[in-house]
Amino acid sequence: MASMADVARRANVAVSTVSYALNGTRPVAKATADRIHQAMEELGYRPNALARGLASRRSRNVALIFPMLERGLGLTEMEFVSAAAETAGDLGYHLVLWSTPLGDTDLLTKLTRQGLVDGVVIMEVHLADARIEMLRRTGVPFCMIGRTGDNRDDPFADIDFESTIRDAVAHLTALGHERIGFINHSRASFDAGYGPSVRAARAFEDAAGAHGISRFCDDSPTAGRQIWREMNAAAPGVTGLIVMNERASAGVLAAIAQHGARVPEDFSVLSVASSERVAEMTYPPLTTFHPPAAELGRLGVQVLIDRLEGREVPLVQQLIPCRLVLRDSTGPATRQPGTGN
Amino acid sequence: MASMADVARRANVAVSTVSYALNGTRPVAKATADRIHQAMEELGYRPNALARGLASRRSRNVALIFPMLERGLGLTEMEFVSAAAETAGDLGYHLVLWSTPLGDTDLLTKLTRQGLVDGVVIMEVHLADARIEMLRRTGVPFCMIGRTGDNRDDPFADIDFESTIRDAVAHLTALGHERIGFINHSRASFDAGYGPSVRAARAFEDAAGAHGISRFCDDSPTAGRQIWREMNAAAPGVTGLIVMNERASAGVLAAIAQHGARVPEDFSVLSVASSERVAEMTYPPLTTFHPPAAELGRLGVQVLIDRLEGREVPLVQQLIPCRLVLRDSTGPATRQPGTGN
DNA sequence: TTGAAAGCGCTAACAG
DNA sequence: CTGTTAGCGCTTTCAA
Repeated sequence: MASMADVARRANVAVSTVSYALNGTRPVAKATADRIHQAMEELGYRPNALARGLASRRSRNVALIFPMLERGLGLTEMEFVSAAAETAGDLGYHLVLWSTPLGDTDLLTKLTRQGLVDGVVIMEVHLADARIEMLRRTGVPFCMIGRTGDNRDDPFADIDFESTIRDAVAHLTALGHERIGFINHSRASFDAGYGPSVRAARAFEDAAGAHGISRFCDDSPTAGRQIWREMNAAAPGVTGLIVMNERASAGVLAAIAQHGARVPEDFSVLSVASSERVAEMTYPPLTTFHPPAAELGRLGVQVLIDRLEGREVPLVQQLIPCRLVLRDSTGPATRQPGTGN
Repeated sequence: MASMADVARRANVAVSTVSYALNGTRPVAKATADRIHQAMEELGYRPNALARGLASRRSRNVALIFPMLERGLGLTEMEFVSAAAETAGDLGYHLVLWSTPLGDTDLLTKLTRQGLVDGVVIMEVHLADARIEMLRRTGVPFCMIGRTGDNRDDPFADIDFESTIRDAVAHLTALGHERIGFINHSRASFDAGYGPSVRAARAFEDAAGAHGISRFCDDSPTAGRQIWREMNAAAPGVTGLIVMNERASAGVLAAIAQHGARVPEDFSVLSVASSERVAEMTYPPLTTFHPPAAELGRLGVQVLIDRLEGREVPLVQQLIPCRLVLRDSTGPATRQPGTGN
């Protein structure tokens, strides 16, 4: 593997000149630069990332801290990770994946102290998140996907659950649904302070008020089925459903079918924050507010790297709403004679 | 950040002794080692990954080369990536994600020459894969997920499509289905030499022979719907379907329903290599041969790291079959009076 | 059982 | 505009 010394020798210059030519850290005469670049070309030279990082104290690596969940990762997360990796690459960085248990601050501390990465993008942030406190304390540059409860001056990108839930309620209300049910993630996730669960629950209460009824639900079709039955028994007037639980949504649809009712004629089911590819698998395909997974991934690493490069950037704390895609699971609350729907 | 010199000073030894104590590269007196470890503890010392890598010429990083596909990545890939990251961590390595366009050998060459990683795990290997040739040529240690056509002495882990498809055909045959349809990925993927498409097609031909009818299909519900209609028209006797195309499977189910037929009473649909979480979303939930995604991820990095550590390991070329999970989309070919099915 | 010292390949003063 | 040189924090001979 050709080194900088090889290039310098071949171009008849000092290694430092090669370095300067390579990084543009200092002006280099056109002729010299040309010779250097040619030499690099001929040798197939690529700077050694480790040496460069060691000498400059900047590894140009960033880590993506991504949680080991019992729940498992979904397609949304996959999209997110892809976008993050791609963006890092585009900006000349490498993305390393740190799979850590959610509560394991010690492991995270160990990892960050190794000097392998300049900063981290951290997923699945909870309202009270010990990992964030640790990052603040140790001064590791970071960008959150999600955000803590004590909204301080740290950069984040998150889904705008408030507006999304509001829009979801409005969508169903506009279709004439007067009582609206909300099916959230598990109670455990809510109690653990999982941002989406907590924020969506509050937002639903604000938006639907007395017209709303809300339930927690484990992330599985079976749980979805049970919860719908229970909710339908408790509040038979509910014809519009907002389901923020991808796996449960299939169960909800199944329970409605088993009940002898139809979607969307009798019940409308609106899925929130579930991926396109899952929404199109159900019968009927789910009308959905899609999460901006790729945008979040891109933004997260972009914001982090901006900070690392010391650019004078304003603090980014961005909320992105989910985008509505109409499919076949929502419709008017009561059949309108003559419309055929 | 404490360095090795700090530790050495505090423990009254030479830096080299600290290094030896840390890595066990040379025996160190118990008392000395204790002092050193205590000093490390007190300083919160963590060896600098970059320096270590530079000096030892072993970064202890491995890359996962994962493709940017138009098709998009699925849940199977997500499981795979998770498992790979976790395994790498367990073995004291870091996993770097390289998102590269499938054909871009140049980019890959550049990346591997940076000396950031000791080896790579490479996904989505095609029968004739320029990237593999490049890795062989440049001597970069690697492990494939999938395999090339010219099966040489390179390590790989792959799904055993041959046995899986055979088992799938057998499953339907045992249920009394006499004519069996196979819905593959797109023709383009087959023509491009995408391993799964090609191997499964061959395997189906071998297993089903004249009883089988096979079709390519783009990865979308819409395409699935069309293909089923076309196939049903061309071969009305087909009652058993094998679908190796996750996204198309929803379309197949929808087309059957629209046709006024039922699953599994009239048609059996057996999904191959699709993830659990997608299989449970459809109506009815799909009986599926699940891909061993996590095993492949784990195995891929394990095998690679074994090689990197120079362990005397036999060449690993492992085929893992998909595992059958019965759900509700397959059943006997004709209703048996009295069985209630 | 331990130490001293020469690098690993690069960056960034400092000096001209 | 360019060169010299002292590190970055570690590993690994070589020597004791």
